Amino acid sequence: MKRTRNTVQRQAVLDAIRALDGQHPTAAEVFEQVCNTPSETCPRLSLATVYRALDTLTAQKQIAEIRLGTVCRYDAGLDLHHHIICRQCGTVTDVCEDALPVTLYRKVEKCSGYIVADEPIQFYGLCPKCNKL
Amino acid sequence: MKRTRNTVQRQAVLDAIRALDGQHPTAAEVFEQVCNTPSETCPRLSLATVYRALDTLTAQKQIAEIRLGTVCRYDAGLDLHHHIICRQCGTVTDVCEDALPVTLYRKVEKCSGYIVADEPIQFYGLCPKCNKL
DNA sequence: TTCCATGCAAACGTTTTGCATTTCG
DNA sequence: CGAAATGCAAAACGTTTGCATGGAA
Repeated sequence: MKRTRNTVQRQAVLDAIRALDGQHPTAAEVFEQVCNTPSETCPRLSLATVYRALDTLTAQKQIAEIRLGTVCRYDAGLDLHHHIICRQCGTVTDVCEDALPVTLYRKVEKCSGYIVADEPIQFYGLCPKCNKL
Repeated sequence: MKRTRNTVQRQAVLDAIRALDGQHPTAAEVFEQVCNTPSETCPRLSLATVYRALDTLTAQKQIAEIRLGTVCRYDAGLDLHHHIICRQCGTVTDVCEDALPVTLYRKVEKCSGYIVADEPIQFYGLCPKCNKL
């Protein structure tokens, strides 16, 4: 693990993700959140810095990355849980983990040849809001 | 459903996806496949046309779209099955459906409030090839 | 003093769009 | 003929990178 330095920018990014807990923000949303906090700690923050901070924090396991193909969202929750993504609006919602049989991973590993350990599962569906439209 | 016309380009795209069955090609890979077929039916095919053909075929349910965030891959198989995606190389592999308890969808629907009917599940893991590296 | 981190701008890969032209029905 | 589809180029989008500068340890 490479040694890192503490910076106001990275701390602000971490704070922002925690402030947005449960919302699984994108990099752009984290950027917005930092810029809109009253205490202007990062007057000149750049999006590139946000991306780099997110990478570092993920590598340090201080946050979790939710990969949606090439697009990423981020999660302040570090316990293993799963996600369901709305096909329509892209919202990511946590799935309570007790809904999933423990043996499922082993079954999937056996029939795919992949190693699935500790990787969150992604469900797709229609969120309540989009379902009403 | 909007009425569509038959064109050599769209047919070539459909043929290409079927030829690549099991490989879950991207739009670019479909494009390559069409351009490299011996029978040069589409001398001047453009990527934009491939994207439009893929959209149309998906709307007609002649193929299935595998959404990976903003990136898409396409599937000639129309039966309900799930996918596992390699964290490392992005390869998409089918998961045999009998590995998944039927009640799982109902459980996930209940605890998330989403409608999950007929939506493929995405697992993430390490594929056998990347696991050996 | 070192070298990691930053800001900026430019580059990147994938997908979408505008528009004139072609072609199916 | 009219509507849909095409090819091309440019734009859009999220993300990454090169580089000179700044700042933590």
